[in-house]
Amino acid sequence: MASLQEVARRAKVSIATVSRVLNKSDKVVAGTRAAVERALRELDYRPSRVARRLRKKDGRAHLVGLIIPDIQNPFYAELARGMEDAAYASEYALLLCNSDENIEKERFYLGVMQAESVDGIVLPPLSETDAAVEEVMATGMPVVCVDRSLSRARTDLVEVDNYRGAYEAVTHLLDKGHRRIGLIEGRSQVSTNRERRRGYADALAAAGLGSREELIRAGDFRQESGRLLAGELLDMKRPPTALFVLNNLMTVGALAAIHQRQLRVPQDIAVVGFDDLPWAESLDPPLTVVRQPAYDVGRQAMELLLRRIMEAGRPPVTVRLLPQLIARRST
Amino acid sequence: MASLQEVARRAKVSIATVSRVLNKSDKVVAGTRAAVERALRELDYRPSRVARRLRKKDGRAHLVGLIIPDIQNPFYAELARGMEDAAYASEYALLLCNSDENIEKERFYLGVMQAESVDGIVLPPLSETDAAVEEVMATGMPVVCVDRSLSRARTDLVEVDNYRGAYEAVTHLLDKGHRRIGLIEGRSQVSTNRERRRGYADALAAAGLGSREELIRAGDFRQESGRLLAGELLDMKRPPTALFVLNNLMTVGALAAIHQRQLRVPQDIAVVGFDDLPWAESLDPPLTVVRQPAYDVGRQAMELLLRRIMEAGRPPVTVRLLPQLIARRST
DNA sequence: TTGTACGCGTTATCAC
DNA sequence: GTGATAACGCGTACAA
Repeated sequence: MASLQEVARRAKVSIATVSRVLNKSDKVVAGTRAAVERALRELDYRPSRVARRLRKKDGRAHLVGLIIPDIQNPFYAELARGMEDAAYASEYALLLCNSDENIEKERFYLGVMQAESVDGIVLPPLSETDAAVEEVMATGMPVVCVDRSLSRARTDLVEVDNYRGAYEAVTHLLDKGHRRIGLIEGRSQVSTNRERRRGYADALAAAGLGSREELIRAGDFRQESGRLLAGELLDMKRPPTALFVLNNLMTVGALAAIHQRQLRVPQDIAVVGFDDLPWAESLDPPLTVVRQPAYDVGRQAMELLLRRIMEAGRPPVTVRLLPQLIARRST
Repeated sequence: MASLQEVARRAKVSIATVSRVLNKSDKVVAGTRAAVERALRELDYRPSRVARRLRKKDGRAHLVGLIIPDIQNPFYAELARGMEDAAYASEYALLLCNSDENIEKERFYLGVMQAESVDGIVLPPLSETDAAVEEVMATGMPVVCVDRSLSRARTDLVEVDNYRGAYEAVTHLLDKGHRRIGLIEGRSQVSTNRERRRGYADALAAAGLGSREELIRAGDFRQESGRLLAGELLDMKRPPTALFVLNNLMTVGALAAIHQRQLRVPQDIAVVGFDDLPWAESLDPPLTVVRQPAYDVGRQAMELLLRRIMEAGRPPVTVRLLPQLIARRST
């Protein structure tokens, strides 16, 4: 790898001049510029991002961090994809990490990102009071939250109207005549989960129904917990006639529990899941879902982050995107 | 962020001593060591990975790059997850990028990785003669190939026995009585695709059948091309009675084309796909697939890379993992 | 317009 | 044992 030194030697100028040519500083006469550019080309010079980052404190590392719970979750994969595309468009690279909803892993990766001097970080906080994230923010690191919010700290935030999505899903179920609607929720520390649950409760209340604790089960957003909890609900003496499941993986798990019991959907049990899946159309039956615009969430979060990197003082904004109920054949 | 300087000042020693304490060099007496450690703690010192990387040429960046075609493809998501877990176990971070099967994007990201001085790179090459990758290897950068191989260059490689997987899938179809077996393949420049196609042809030949060109369609590994090409095959005057689809996304697409035409699976048309899906069980019908151990591919590739980083001279090895035919109800 | 020299935070090589 | 000090590759004030 050729360094500035070598280029300068070859072009018979100083490293400062080479640097000026590279940084488009116009204080260099055409002749020398040409010579430098030739040397640059001949040696196939590529600046070291590492050295550059060490020198400049302000944000031009062209590197941003993303911490997500699980890249195998299609929702986060789509979100990451949106981030990636937006980052690539601005020639930023992405340091991507899985937190696994695990505070230790999150802490480790936040440390790595600080030590790497990334320009900024995007993440869905693990809980509304995520101390690790707040500490990082205290150092002045630009942080944008996606999907989930923080209660104490004010950050840029791109979220989906979870309350409304849930409200519409449950209303849809009520319209179909269901009165006993089971709920499978995830971790109650996360803001999205609570919003969705609130939408569920309010939709029931608006129909003159109370939410009944025995129809509610709390899991951890994973497929296996969806399977287990749906099983519990289905095996009740008086099972619900419909299931509302608060994320994609748990919905797939619930479907497995249903198939295992040879139940028909939607005749025996109707199902609505939060989050769409690329193959929801080909599931048995095609699944009714609340679709979140995950790609756009990611894209806009990245754009917000890049703007904040340029303009640190700007007051934080919240972008709220709309989810969409897609009625297929499971309801 | 506290630097070595500040720690040294606080502990009333030189930066060299602090550095020795950090790097577990035992040439430091207990008393000073304690003082330094206290200063370290009080200032919450964290070394700058950037400065460290600039100084040390040999592999302790604790950063590796991964370039994959598409993080939204469950196969690559699982592979990335395996890599991530193995990397995390050794406290390495991952620079993750999507190439989109696009040589320009791959080239851009390879450049970023070199400029970041990553310790090594893992990727499935875009083609068997991927010049961009070969150039990077020429600089001495450790490279491990996954999934796909390179024809000219010798690298560590973790792959799956694609030939055998395809052979078994087609044999399974033959056993079920099928004689007209359609093939939907991907890009023929990639080694895995060619191996799978060879397995298809050989299995047919072993049964005394030739592979018939009119039953073969070439796509690009994407869902949409699976849908289109399956449509073409299904709309033939004399359509095939079974479909073998060479990757997961195209299989989902093919399923959509089948459902759109109201055909029954497997009565009207049987389907086997390459690559398992976490929800294959819940598809309509549960899908018969050739399962690749993607997580293990990723994990082993990362382990190979980390070993190569430590021991550059080691002769390249090839690890070949076995795929597994999982017969569900689509055949 | 161009060159010299310093600093960014480390690691490593010398002296002492 | 410990402390100066020279790199690493780059950007930039300042001098020429």
